[in-house]
Amino acid sequence: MRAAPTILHLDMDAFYASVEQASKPSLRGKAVIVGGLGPRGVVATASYEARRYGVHSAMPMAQARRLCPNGACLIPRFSLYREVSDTVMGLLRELSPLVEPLSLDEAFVDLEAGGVAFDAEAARAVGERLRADIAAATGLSGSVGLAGSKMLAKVASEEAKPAGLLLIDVGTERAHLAPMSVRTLPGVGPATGEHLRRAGITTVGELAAAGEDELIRMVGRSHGVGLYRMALGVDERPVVAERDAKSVSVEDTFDVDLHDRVRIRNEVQRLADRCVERLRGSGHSGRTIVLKVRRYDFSTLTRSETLRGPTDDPAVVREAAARLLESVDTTGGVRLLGVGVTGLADYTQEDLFAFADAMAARGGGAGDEGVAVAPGAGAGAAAGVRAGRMPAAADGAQAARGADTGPWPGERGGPGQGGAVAVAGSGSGERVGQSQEQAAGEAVGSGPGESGGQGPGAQQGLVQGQGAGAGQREVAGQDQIAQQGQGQGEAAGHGPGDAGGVEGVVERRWAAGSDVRHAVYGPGWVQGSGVGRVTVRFEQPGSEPGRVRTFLVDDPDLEPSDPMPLVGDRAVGVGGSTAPE
DNA sequence: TCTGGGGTCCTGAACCAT
DNA sequence: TCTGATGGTTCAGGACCC
Repeated sequence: MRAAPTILHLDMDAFYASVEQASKPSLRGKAVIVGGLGPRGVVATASYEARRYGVHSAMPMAQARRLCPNGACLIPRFSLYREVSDTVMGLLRELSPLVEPLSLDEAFVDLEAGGVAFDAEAARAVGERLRADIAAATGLSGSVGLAGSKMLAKVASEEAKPAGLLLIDVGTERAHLAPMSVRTLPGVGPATGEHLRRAGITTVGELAAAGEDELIRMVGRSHGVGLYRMALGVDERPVVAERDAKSVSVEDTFDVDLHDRVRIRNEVQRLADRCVERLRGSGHSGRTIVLKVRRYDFSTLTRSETLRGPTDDPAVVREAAARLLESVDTTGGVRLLGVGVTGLADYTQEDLFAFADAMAARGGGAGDEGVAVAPGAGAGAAAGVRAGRMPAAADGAQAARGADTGPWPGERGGPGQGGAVAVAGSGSGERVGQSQEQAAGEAVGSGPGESGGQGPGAQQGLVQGQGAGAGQREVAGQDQIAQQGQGQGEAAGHGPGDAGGVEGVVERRWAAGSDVRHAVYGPGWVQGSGVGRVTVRFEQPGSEPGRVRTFLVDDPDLEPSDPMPLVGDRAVGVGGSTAPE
């Protein structure tokens, strides 16, 4: 525990929903619900307006719609959120080299390490300035917690929500925590909370009073010791700027339970391929293959197999996953399948050495900058190194991801990706990567919904657009999301040879919430679509709420487009109006 | 009309080696 | 040679987080 509250925790307020409100003026002040729109979708984030109706994260979307029938339900646009997140993280890194992102909208910052604050007063000033800078740069609001430890800083930011700042003075931690619910503490979820409640422990104060031995008896050694220390307000964990990934996985929940064993096998193969794609994208190989199956009754089982050595070969992962599937009884139906790889190895290292050697042989300095710039210039060498292990298929994805926003904390992934980018440059398929990443969570489909995108008012149109047609449409969902994120028309792009595909009919589809541009009316976003028509609201960040127009889905003047920056040259005053009240 | 996706960490059982 | 203790690894499942 340090002597001053110089650990800062930033938590953006209702992040996804706030970004949507900032980018869509007509949604400001309205209930916005972001999440999966399929029959089994859940809420990722709800705006504060929607929360007033009882909508919250992890709630089934169907329930959220019942509670808040006028809410605008949108699929997540991760590419945009990531852009905004990068901006925010950039501001944090101006404060300190020790920034520990926890997710797109949350991070710890060690202010002492950055030399910007050594006492409470300075820390508070830094926090206030940060909130203002974030508002100016993104138009969004975030809440700041300041304390002498990570746990307390997080507790503080939670209390400060929305749009506030709370500083917990060093020395007051225990008293501050005592009256709070045990569920406040990280690591105490529904199960542990209930466990403790049955033992008569509901507050942190009671937890501390129970004593370490008692807690160990109740929840096990590791958890018990940790809980007791947290109850006393003791948390010595440092802010860590970089953390290595330990596993990579992909999973899909199906709109309808799968029964057909052949179909299940095909899905596992597809997931294995996607998993390897991600694995390679992160510059890793892995040794243990994990198959996850959630059955019709929601019981979940996993099967794993450890190989002799790490692999990033899709065929190997496919075969292992198929073997694991053989040991699973799927009668009754399967609602979710997942394939993951753990025991990750940093295989980019050998490439790095080989690459450095190649550069040295050419007389190029293999210093930091040389490596970083290498992708183009070093194409030959890099491709040579990689060739054996990286068939072209994955490279497009890697290139896309590399170019996209670089979610892989720069330094380590850099050189490895550089090689991949060089290879990809000669290939095709630049678009795949991002959509695959987004494909998570979209059982959406929102299949050509139903009549009438033209209902009165924004929300209603949205709700209508998505309601219909459960059943047969995981593939459609991916295509929509790919389009939306990338701003390229081609709907047929990458429905990976899949059951129930829509080959042949290339009708353009428009996902609710996605960005478009019309040759005459300019930028806007899709409010709903169905029966061959798409309804677009023409507005952009910083503009007044715009008008709605309806077009044929194949109107040549209408094109998907990239999201507009939230705070651009012309965007003014976005910030003030989007801060959740 | 229940309950996403992508992770991390922990625990306990089984097994094997020393 | 047998037995028990110990420790590492693998595997499965659960809890938790955002």
